[in-house]
Amino acid sequence: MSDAQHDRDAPETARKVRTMEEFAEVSGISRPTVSKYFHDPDSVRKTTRSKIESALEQYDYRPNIFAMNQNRKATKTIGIVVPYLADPFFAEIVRKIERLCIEAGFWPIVFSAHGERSLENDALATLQSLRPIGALIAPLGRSSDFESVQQFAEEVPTVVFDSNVNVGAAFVGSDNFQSIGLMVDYLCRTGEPPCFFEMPPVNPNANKRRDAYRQAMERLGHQPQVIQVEGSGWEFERIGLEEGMRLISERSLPSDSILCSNDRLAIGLLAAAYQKGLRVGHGPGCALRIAGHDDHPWSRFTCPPLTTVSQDYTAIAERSVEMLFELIAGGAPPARRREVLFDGKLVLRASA
Amino acid sequence: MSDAQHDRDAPETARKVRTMEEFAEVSGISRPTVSKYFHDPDSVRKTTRSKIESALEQYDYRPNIFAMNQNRKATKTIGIVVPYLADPFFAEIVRKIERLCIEAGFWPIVFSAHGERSLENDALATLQSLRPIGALIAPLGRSSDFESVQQFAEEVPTVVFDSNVNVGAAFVGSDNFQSIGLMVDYLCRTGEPPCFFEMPPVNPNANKRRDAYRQAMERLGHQPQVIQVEGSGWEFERIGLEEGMRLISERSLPSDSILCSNDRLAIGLLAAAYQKGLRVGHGPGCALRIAGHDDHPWSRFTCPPLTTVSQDYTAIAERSVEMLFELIAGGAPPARRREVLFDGKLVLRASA
DNA sequence: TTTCTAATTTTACATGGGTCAACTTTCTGA
DNA sequence: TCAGAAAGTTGACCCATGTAAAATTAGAAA
Repeated sequence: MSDAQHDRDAPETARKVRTMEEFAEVSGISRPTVSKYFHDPDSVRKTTRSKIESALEQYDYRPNIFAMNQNRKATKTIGIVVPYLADPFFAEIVRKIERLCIEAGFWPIVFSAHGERSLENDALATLQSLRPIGALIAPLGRSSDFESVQQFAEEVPTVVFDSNVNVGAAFVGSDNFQSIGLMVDYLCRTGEPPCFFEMPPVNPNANKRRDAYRQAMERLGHQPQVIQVEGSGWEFERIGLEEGMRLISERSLPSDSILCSNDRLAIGLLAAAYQKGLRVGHGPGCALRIAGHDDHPWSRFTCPPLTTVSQDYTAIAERSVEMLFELIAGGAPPARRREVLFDGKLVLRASA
Repeated sequence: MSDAQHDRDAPETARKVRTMEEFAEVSGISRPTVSKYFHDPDSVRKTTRSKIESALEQYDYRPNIFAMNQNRKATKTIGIVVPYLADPFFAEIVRKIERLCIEAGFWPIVFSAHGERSLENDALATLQSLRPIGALIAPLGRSSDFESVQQFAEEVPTVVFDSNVNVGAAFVGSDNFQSIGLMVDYLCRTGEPPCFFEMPPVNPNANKRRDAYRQAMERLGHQPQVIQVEGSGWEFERIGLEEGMRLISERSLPSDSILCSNDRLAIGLLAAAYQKGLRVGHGPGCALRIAGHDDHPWSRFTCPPLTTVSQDYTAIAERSVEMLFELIAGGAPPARRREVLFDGKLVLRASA
């Protein structure tokens, strides 16, 4: 008793608290209750909670993550897998997702496939052995190992975003048909109907965008013209630049309005136009109009600033996380796969 | 015996192997030896190894990560902490570091502070409770909670890169004095001596670069002129654009040659110049020369392409990892803190 | 073969909490 | 003031693997 009293008055701050057992002792609470507290601070009585929290300030104890997860039926881990973290679209969206997970008391952990199938597989395997309570994944798409992704999604509650492979309990992404339609409309109304500039598709979005372009052009009574340049990998800007230089030199662009499959390709093409001395924009004296898709973080800093159609990053991140939480809370996956598509918004800047 | 024989001939592939115990049984090896195998496949006899590996093919068992780390003195985890993962410099360097760690049989795990002190602290705390065998961290710098970083580095073998706060067993980064000197030399030799464009420094690099600029200018007998614009956060391009627009409007740039503290600021400034109708470059008819620092992945796609000085991403990544491995192997940290600085190389493009 | 050594097996205990059941204490509200 | 409910305590067992010591065995050299 007097010992306890003494401890409260002059805590031995030097003493290191390593285990929950020890921490329970110094805070005067039993270990199971302390365990309960760390699982959910609201599940214990207020007085108990404050006792624990004041002890926490003095001893800065943190439960051992491995021991915690070892035996829990559901961990607090949420896996996030993206195809390419150096792409600012994914960097941004991951940032938002991470924050939302942390706020909800989960522990997000990020993996990037770095554009490679084998690394995507590794990431999924590693993640799976972490026994996450759920996962948010943006698959590589075309180069994904479909079986691996499928198998993963069967084991862990999964929301797929960005790239819609038919896997997992839900998908959240952009409505490419709407957004491309919007842009094609705009470009046709304000100048020459656009051609479509793309590289070999890396994922379903790329395919959908091309199809959406064709469809929109036909709807408006124009002849679609798709230019598919060569190139692979994730260095889209380089492909846009190099192939753009070639096309301009050869004068083989079928229209002076060019709709690019994505902003990064457009950024490369803008650079090509600049280097070839072609003025880009919608004003008089401009030789080319260039538009993109995504509203990448950089696209407002290009020369000229890029006209594009925005993907709603925030909405995609929030809705994805929301659906994952529903999935986690609901227990069983919903009867049929849900798909949420967000509309894009036209972002008019100087390039088209 | 006959049972074992039977198993070898017709393995029950359907049967799920969940624990090492079960796996040891089906592979005909004792559990401790299997454990040893997973710790280091070369530590067991060749015949044993092949037995395990053939069993592995049939049952695809993976040891439970949590249980593995729970009891190991040294985990295989290597923590990577960066200030801002949406910055392509860090995205790239993380990519390289991750790969090197994986190849060496470690398990890299990435955290981003997203530019915020509290998140950096969280990341360090979380990482620490993962008991990593080592860590590679690029601190926020000015907004880092120095004590947290210090305390972290005392507990886990740490190599600091990019931003040199005086913590950890080693530092790997760029020699800002060399690289800025190089650029100032070049700019002075080929045109008007540059002014220096910066924002309030976020880390030691920013300070060193300004000082290096001053020193280089004085060495060459010119008057240094530093323009520090306002702005905070990590949206460097926006700051460069907005403040650039203002400076150009006010005609308050003291020189037509501008050396920016980093490429991202330069990219914003380039956009400002473009929007103000100022031609940037070193040729005739150009009103402004703009140079950056870092050779960011985007800087070759700006209009005009950005003259800059490269940081050797590969060298920094490799050397950091190498030093961490030495640190891990060596046991005790070296007597005195080691610092490795790489030289920058001039990257001449069209902007200056 | 014999012998020696390195590898493996056995056995047993450690790790740091999760979780459960049976009680006991504290709080609430009438 | 007192009953019932809510929360906390105790004690015990579980999880999946690490690790160490002692006993055994396989492989290689002599």
